Amino acid sequence: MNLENITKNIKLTTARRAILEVLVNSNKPLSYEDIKDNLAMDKATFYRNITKFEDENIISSFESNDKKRYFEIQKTKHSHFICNVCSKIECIHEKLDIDIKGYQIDNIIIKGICPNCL
Amino acid sequence: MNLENITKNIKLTTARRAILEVLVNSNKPLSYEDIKDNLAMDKATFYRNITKFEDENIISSFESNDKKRYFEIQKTKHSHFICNVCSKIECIHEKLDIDIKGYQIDNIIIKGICPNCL
DNA sequence: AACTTTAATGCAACTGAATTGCAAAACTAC
DNA sequence: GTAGTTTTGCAATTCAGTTGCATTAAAGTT
Repeated sequence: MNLENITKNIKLTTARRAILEVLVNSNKPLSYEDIKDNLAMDKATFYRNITKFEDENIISSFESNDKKRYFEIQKTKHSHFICNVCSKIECIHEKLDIDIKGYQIDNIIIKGICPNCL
Repeated sequence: MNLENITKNIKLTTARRAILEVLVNSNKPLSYEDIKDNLAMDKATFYRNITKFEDENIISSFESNDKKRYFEIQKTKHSHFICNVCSKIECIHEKLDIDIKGYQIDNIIIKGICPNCL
């Protein structure tokens, strides 16, 4: 995945490149807490850039059970599973057959109990 | 819906009855902000009782786009739709055919754009 | 190159939903 | 009753995320 291609409308600064590289190389959504040690920037810079990325539809995010926002670059469309016991977040790549008349569906978050905790 | 029946394991105090009555009479999930004007109790009491209710599986909750938790009494199993534009939360009563091997599914939250905002 | 304009960053202070400590009040048991 | 437990209210705290503001860096102009 080429960062220049996905940041056509915004400047690819050092800070932005650093955030995107971490997200591109992750196979699951990450919170600020998860990646702050790998980033040299201030959290204000982080969150301001995250907002930019979301405005540009470069990344997507959702809130998990722990009240933190999790960010990811959607390489392929998929859903998310959040375990109510261990709070682990997993990407679900199985195609889910959901269609609700008149609604545009962007993200499906499924909460429940994962195999490990069952 | 009889409140005494759903609070078998805990005392049904005045505060708890007040919270449950509001939730029972609502057809959609509510946040503390939504109902605080209808409740005489302190917010600490509200949240502590909400925690109790969740421990007892009397109510369920999830976080919405506005970072607030929304609470409801699940009378019938259903899913939720959160509009990414207007942030409105709707209950989806259509049966969704989702089954992921090895996972127990408790709640499905669909994010996207509602008919009004499309 | 120097100069102006605009965007991005760092630091500190702030916000607001939710939580916690603690003492007072309300139940329960004996 | 009164001893013990649970619930409540108030105030203070927590913590992810945001905002104000001054500084720095980049882009555009002559």
